[in-house]
Amino acid sequence: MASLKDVAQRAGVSVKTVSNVVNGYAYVASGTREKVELALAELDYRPNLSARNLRRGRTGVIALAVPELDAPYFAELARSVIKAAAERGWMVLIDQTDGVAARERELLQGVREQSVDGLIFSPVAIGRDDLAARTDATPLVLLGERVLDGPTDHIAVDNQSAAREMTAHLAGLGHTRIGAIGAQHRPGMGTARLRLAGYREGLAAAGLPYDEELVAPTPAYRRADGAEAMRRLLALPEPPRAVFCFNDLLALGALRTVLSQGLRVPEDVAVAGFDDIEDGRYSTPTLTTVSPDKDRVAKTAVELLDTRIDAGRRAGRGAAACREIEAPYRLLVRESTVGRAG
Amino acid sequence: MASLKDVAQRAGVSVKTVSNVVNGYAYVASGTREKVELALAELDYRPNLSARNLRRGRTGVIALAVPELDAPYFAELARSVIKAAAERGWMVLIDQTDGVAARERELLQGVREQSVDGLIFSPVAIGRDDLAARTDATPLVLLGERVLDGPTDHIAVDNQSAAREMTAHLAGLGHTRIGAIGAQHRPGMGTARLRLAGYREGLAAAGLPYDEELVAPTPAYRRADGAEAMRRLLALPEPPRAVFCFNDLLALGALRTVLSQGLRVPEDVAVAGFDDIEDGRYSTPTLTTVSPDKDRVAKTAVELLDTRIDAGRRAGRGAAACREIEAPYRLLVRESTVGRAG
DNA sequence: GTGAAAGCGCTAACAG
DNA sequence: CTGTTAGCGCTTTCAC
Repeated sequence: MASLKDVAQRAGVSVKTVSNVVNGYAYVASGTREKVELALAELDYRPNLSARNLRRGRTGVIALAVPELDAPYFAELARSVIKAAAERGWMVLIDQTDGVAARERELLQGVREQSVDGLIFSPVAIGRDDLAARTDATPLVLLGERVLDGPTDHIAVDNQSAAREMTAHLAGLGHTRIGAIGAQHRPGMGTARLRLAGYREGLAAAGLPYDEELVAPTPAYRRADGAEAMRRLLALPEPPRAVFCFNDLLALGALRTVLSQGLRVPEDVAVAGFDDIEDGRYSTPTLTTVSPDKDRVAKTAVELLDTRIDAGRRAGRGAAACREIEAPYRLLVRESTVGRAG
Repeated sequence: MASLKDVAQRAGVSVKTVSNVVNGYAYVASGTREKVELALAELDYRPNLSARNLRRGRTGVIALAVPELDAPYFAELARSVIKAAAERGWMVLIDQTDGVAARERELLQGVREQSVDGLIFSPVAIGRDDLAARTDATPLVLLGERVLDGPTDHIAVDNQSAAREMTAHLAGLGHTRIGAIGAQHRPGMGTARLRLAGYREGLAAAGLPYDEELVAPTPAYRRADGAEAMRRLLALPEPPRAVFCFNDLLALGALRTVLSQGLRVPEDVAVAGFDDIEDGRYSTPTLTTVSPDKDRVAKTAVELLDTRIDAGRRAGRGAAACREIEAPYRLLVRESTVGRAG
């Protein structure tokens, strides 16, 4: 593998000149440039990134940390993040936390500090205090969880208002017994808390009582959890006629339970989700859901990180103010709440 | 950020000694070791990975290149690969090719050479010649595509025999008009070719004629493509009563089309897929499919890469023989071909 | 057992 | 415009 020195020797110039050409420095005599470019090509020169990184103090890599890549929401998000990062010349390293608090904490404490220039992180198990106790100085952008007063950039949809709107949609269809699937008892999980709060607001706005019996907590957010929770709700003496699931996977699991019991959706039970994953656009019936603008979230996250990395490089430290950005969302009404007609 | 030198100064020893301690070198006097460990802790020392990488000539990172991360099969695979890699102390960088030949070729030509120690690659658009023309020496493991005589490690299920078995399953149910969705005209895509070959073998074994009319090519392998292809098949004068889709996403799309035309699955049309993605376990009806052992594929891929990287480090070059490994698969018969009873 | 010193390949002052 | 040179932080002979 040819080094700068080899190329310099071959072209009969100094290392610096080769470096200048490689890095597109403007003031190089065109004759010299040609010579160098020839040598570069002949030797098939490729810069040693470890050396460059060592010298420049950067890595060209950002990390994306999510609970699990095989949850469609995160897969879709990761796709967009990788794309947005590539457009800015970054490579993306993926970390999976499995929603385990210890692993999430490790990230905050800098396991990746030496390997990446920045971190985009979608936490589920940690809280505000963990964030405050952070020692690592790597630029960080949080996704999805609104950590108030947090000293951190973050971007998310307004979970609470989206949940409220969805509940209002169900109430608007005439439903009076509206269940919820996906409440979480464990700490952290701000998202679940916000969606639950929105659900309660939506009920209140429609003049409906909040009935704890209709709220099914789940251990996680996978299809199996939704299926199981729905079984519990259907076993009630007076089951709900509509359910708002806190994500689409739960909703798809719930859907499966309802249908496999010989009931119809939405005629017997209406089902709504959250995330707008592609599955829900092809399920039968198609799934009513909240659609966050994932491309926007991803793009903004990368931009925020870019800005912050730049700031860190420029100023000494802690310069740029933290930005909290709200991503847009839409309510997508599909068959699972209004049937074929709608 | 503290460097080895800082730690050495503080502990009153040489840089070498600190390095010895950090790297777990055995012959260090216990008193010295304690002093050093104290200094290490006090300064919160963390090795600079760029420097270490430069010196050691490795990065601790492997790349996983897939067409798109939001296709559930690849998301599930990526999850397993990242997990297996983490167990061996590797970080994983993800590249998305979108199935674009130029991007796939770039990878083969070493865009990531300087950034990773090895590459696990699931190609769709390139062929044997591209592989042969490879200049980059980075250890490589191919996934899913059987490139005969290729000078490359690879791991895959036996696509052809799996496809044959699935077709036999459909024929065994008494179907005589069995369609196929997902044939590909473009070069590369060995997987599609193999599955198509298996389908033909399955028909032949059942004494059924091969009818080109029943084979629907698709531009890609997403739900929308399956839905569209199914519409074409259903529009035939004599539509198939069973279809084998070359992956689960196509099958889910096809399912949607069939159901939305008021037909029943499997009574009117039986539908089978390939990949065993989680969606198919919760769709209504649940999806009959070929289930490759993805964990096994991922784990083996990482092992193969590990071995090859080691070999490259040890021997000068081209030492270890190439290994072609066949991953196990199972036929999962579910509702979409045999109904509730099965 | 430990230290001194060279050098991985690159960039960036600083000269000229 | 181009060359010389000093490190970035680490590992690793080679002495002692």
